[in-house]
Amino acid sequence: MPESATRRRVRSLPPPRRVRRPRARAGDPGSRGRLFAAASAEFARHGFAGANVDRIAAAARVNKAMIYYHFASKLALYQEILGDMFHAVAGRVRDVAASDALPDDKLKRFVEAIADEAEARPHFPPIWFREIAEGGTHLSDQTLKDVASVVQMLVSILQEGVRQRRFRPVNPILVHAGIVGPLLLFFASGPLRLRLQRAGIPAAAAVAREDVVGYVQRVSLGVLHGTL
Amino acid sequence: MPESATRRRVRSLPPPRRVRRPRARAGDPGSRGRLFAAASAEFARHGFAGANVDRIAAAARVNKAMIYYHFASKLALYQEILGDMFHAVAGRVRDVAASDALPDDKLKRFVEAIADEAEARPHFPPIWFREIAEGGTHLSDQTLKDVASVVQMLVSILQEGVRQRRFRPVNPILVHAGIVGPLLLFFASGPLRLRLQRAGIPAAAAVAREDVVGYVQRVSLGVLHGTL
DNA sequence: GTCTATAAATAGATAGAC
DNA sequence: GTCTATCTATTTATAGAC
Repeated sequence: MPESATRRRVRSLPPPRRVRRPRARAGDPGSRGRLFAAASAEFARHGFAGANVDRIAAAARVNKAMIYYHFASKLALYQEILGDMFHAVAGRVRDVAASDALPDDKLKRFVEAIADEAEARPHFPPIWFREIAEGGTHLSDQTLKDVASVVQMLVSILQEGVRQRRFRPVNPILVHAGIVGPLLLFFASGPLRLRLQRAGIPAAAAVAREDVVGYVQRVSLGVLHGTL
Repeated sequence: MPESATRRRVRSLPPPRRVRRPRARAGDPGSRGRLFAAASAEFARHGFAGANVDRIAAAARVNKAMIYYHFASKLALYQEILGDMFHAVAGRVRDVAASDALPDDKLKRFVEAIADEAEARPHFPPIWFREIAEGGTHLSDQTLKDVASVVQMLVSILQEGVRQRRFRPVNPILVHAGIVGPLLLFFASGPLRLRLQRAGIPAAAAVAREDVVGYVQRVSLGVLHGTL
């Protein structure tokens, strides 16, 4: 099993993080950046186990050995991608929660932040879906904290709304599922919806980002306001 | 690449479906049934590419060669599991849509049908998540039709509601995402929510099925009634 | 229907030259 | 930083005896 051998290696060796990387000119991602991008696409399409390092190298137009020059292993590469994603999402969400907007507005922006990140990194939703399916097996401790912080920020937005008597108390996990579930499903299901459209569902692929964002915002605020 | 070799074989050979299988006594699933169950768990946990036929055989307590006695290939086994899942869901949903209940009630039962199936087959949500992430690559034509029919049944329920002036016209894809997204996320995220709970989110794992079903029902009907 | 043994192919990872 | 060549382990799948 190559994966367990990989893990062993990751545990025993500290990651050789270079503080300043060569070739960091703007416009030229360099081999490391190209590998990172190519690997994101590969992991999204095939999952961690199904991803192939040869394909990653080919797509990045670099030699396979470069993967192991820049990253400790296939797993380390994957984990760096996961970490990058959730660090970005957690940062965005933290900013929203820390702003001085009203709870209603914060919730709307929370929804937009998730949608923005999902759109900016098209590989995020499929990868996140798979990671959920796998119980978050590949999440490092730090990344798990970032994931938790996203939920935690939503909790504090809801609490603030309740304190200000603008929100009714609703289980945050439900609100979270009501927001993240539809958003991820929408952004991850593009290719499948296209196939469904061809299979006889007329409007399956004809939904815009704003429709989904608006739907989720209306629905969540409706529940929190007690309109439902 | 073992997968492409597998596909070639599946295309060239017609599936050897036995009309009456030996050992179909109640209570004894037989080697075929045990393999089916073990494979479902394995595919849910590791995905198609990550699934291992040796582990499947071991979990089913049968010899590995039995997999290839009962099924044409790893892919064929996976596709049979996919087909079984969606055939069951499509059947349930079709019954709901064909009943003479009011549109409101049909929608509630639609939500319950999805939740029932997700609960009855715990491996369904993770497998479905992965299949979505992969664009439905492994879905056979027949199974794709079953998937489409689930959406189609929801469309007809919504149309009926509009005709009876009980529902406002809302994009069915949005309603579908608003129902299936949260439900699948909830049922697929059990293990991850447990980890989040340990990582400091108190109530992450403490949500009951009825909470989610009720939440989704309220929210969807709220949108359709125009209360939002 | 079930088992042993093994073929055949692939994948992750590394050594070492440049 | 980059490349060639290769090692090693694993994996799907099958042949063939019982």
